[in-house]
Amino acid sequence: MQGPPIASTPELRNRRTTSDHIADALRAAINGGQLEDGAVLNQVELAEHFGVSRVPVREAMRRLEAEGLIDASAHRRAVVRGLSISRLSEAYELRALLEGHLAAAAVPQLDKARLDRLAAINRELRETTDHTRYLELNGQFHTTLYEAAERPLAIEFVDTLRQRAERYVQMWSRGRGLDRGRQVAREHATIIRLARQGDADGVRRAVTEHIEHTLTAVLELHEDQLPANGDAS
Amino acid sequence: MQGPPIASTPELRNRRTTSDHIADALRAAINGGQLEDGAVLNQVELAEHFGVSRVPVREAMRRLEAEGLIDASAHRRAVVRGLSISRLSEAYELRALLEGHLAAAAVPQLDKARLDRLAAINRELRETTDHTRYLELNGQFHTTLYEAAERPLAIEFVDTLRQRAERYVQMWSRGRGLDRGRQVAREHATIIRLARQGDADGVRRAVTEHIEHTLTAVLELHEDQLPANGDAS
DNA sequence: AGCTCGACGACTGTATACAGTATTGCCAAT
DNA sequence: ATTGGCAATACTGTATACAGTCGTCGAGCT
Repeated sequence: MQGPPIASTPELRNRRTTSDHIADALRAAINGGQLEDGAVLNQVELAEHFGVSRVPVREAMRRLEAEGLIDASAHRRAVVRGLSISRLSEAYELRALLEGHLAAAAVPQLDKARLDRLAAINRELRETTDHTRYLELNGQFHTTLYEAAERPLAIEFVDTLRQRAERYVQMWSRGRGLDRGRQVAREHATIIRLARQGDADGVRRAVTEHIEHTLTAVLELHEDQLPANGDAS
Repeated sequence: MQGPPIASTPELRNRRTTSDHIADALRAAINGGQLEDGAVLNQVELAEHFGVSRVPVREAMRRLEAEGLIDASAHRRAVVRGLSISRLSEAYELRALLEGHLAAAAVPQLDKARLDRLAAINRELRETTDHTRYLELNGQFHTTLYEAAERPLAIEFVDTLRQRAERYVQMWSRGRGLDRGRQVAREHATIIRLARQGDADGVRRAVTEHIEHTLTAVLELHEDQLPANGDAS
């Protein structure tokens, strides 16, 4: 009744299906800006573009809908769902809350090995000038920190929130990048230092502030381009 | 270019589709316990049961999957995803965090009318002996409280969490109910009192504790029946 | 007996076909 | 010129048909 001694490899067991690929492609297109806010998703068009039938396209769209990336009401064309300023702010407010919680919960579990890994990631992050690599390292830092907390639900939610806001961050980090990049590395360093001291509450505060700073930076860039409220039909 | 001054009525614009109904029915079945944890969802069977083809069934399942109610990997039968003790606990931990946040944010917006409405709901909740009505009123209380906070994302997340835990609460409240019902009403009353005083941080603490108490009560009932960890394949 | 292997059956994934609804564009009426 | 109505069209929702994958069960072997 026990599982095999060999670690299961879910990658092999989860052979991906067409609709998985399409969902990924659409997510990437939305986050990368190829599909702008309000862009119309035409099922036939997409099906032809991917060279498949409408069925997997529709299933992919259902997921994006559930993830909050698109709006789709019955018999109407689905559109990419943009974030208003107030919603973007709320997303970051929640991230600050949840990621602070996660980080604080992680502190007691952070052994030296993991802390060193965090420091290494942050060193490379400070040096890099490549936009894509920067985003990757930033993601790694937070992921490494949070996974120690062993809170799968919270991590899932944070991922969803990052997902929704990602395109705005991409635009931002493509634009300015470096100065804020240094600042990010400094804040990460503070987090690591407090974590080494075992100061869970200090870490919570530092992470919360870190995220709030990111919001400020992102907002500066988008202020004039985004609608203020979230009630836009 | 501005929207019309007349409030849009999304109910009319969102005529429901078959797959919407099926998604609802499945959710209800899962939460009501007709579909137990680990139950297998057979597409053909469900399609026949609802008298439709497999297509809308599949689309409904994609949503439930995204909502975390079922597990579905490629080419395999989907199963109802149960919550282990640790996941149930985490769900409540997050609810405590998020609902505390929401309640605190709501306090400055709570005018007398709304506070009175909360009090009225709580009065009826204290008196009722009907299990279904109790759940309804309890939901109304929290919804009324949180909607004043104007935080749609947070509310969406809390709803998701409640969704996932609902079946366990149903089992609980069907079982014992009354004594805990009184206790719930008392805690609600405390929240209302603190809100009237404008004590946002007090409200946050009260709500957090309120939710933690609920977890304790639910856990007492399920302790022996649920798996301890969440790694079950 | 226990094990391997292969064929069958059951089920999921995708394509195509059909039905129903919303949107667009045009024309007439004011 | 603007509005209202109506038809053609384009698109979404659902059904049916086909293709591919996985699990199971039994035959044959060790």
